[in-house]
Amino acid sequence: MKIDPDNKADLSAQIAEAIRDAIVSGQLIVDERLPSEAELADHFAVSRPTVREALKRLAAQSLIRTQRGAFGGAFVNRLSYPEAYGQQITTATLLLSMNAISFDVACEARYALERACTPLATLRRTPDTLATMRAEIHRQGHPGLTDESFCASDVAFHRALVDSAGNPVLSYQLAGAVEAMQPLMNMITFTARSREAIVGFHTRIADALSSSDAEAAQTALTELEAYTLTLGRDVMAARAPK
Amino acid sequence: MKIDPDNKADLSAQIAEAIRDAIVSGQLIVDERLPSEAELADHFAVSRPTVREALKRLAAQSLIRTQRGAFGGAFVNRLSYPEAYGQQITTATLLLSMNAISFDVACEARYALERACTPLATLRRTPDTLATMRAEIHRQGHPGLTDESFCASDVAFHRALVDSAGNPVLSYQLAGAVEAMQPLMNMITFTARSREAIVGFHTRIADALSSSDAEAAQTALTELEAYTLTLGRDVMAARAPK
DNA sequence: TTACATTTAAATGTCTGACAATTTAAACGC
DNA sequence: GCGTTTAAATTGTCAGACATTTAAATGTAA
Repeated sequence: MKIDPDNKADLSAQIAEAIRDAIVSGQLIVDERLPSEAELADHFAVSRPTVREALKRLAAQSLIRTQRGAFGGAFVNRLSYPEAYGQQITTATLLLSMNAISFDVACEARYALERACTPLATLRRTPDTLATMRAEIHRQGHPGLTDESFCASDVAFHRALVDSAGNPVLSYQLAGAVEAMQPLMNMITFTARSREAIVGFHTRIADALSSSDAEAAQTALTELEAYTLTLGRDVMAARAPK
Repeated sequence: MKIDPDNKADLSAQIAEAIRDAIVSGQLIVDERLPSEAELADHFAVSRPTVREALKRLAAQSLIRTQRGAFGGAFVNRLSYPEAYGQQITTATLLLSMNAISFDVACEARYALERACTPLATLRRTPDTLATMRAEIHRQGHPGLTDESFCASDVAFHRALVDSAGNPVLSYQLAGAVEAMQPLMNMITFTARSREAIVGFHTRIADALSSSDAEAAQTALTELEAYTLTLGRDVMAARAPK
């Protein structure tokens, strides 16, 4: 069931992989209890610290959870949407920050994905998601808002747009793309004029969703993308020349 | 720089979080060497096994890599696209398999995301990606292909389609969506007739990309989605009635 | 002087054994 | 029968030791 050849990789990595395979292949099902650390150590013929390192690796990926005490132990964890969101966001954020992704590329990806949602969103938008979008638009019009708060509200607006599509898999996928952009967006200084323009686009998008006009929503999103791109390029241009 | 309050969570989890925060906030930059395990243990006032568990957690997320020997240690890892792909795929696969995502929802998300790529793909498709798509189409026509191989070729075709968009962030995002569908697709039995139909759709998509006809590509994708949906529903209907 | 072999030191990987903390189930007493 | 106590099982943490690996420092010979 779980064996362990004598290759040269870390034992804890090998053991973690063996258990991970057992989980993804369905040999271990959700909420099933793994053998105790002592039993695993015996099974794999290693020491308990080595087993523990393997289990911590799995815990870091939310594949298992541990419980102390009698009849405690490590249990196969049901990967919930919030956990998956979280991993998705941290991975996407690191990928962008560590690989010198240009503003243009990130922006293009984000809006392409959002446009993928709009046809569904026009069909399925609920009063709830529309209200969220309207509320964020209203907040964005407040003059005293810091740039960072404006950005956060922008993210909230776009997440509501994505959630409007009513498809949890899409929401999960796009959470990373939208949130990972935030550090890049935070570098932008939003003038009163640019804020006004963005609020205008947001209003058009919300109106289009209200009236189930998919084409208008697409157009507004595309124009917002172009506008965001000019804002970003201005920032990059101002930072680059040294 | 990294402190540690006296709350009740696992020490190794707290330490891992402290180091992770230092990485994402930029205090620790790519390829920078972390203090040795002994130094970290001293700094956080814990034992070395506890530090090691924390480091293994970070290693499981590809945030650090370790190197043995003198002048070895733990280094901040540049999260590469392949690593990010891998995490994305395992997370998406688990999310789908553990949360009873219906075939319909997964299928809808996948094709919505692929449609997001087509406008860009018609602009940027290269001879290389087109050749890959044609090659996979040709393979799919081979009669001796097992269902599983047919599925794998299907995934390869769609990955080539996504890669045609020439946006690494999009490719990364969609890798999970496309690959995670594979276990669901593997449950489908592809008859000669359904294979012929799918090859027809694929050919239309490749042709549309060749001639830079975005609208035709979108239409073909939408029809392929509808067709895949009927195939999937037949399988589900055949499995459900007990 | 240069090239190669050897030594050495620093670091991670692993083991052993122990104790602390926590939690549940069973035993006990009323 | 019910509340309390005890016991057992399990994870969390620690200390110290040894093995292994790696690269720099050192020594040696051509």
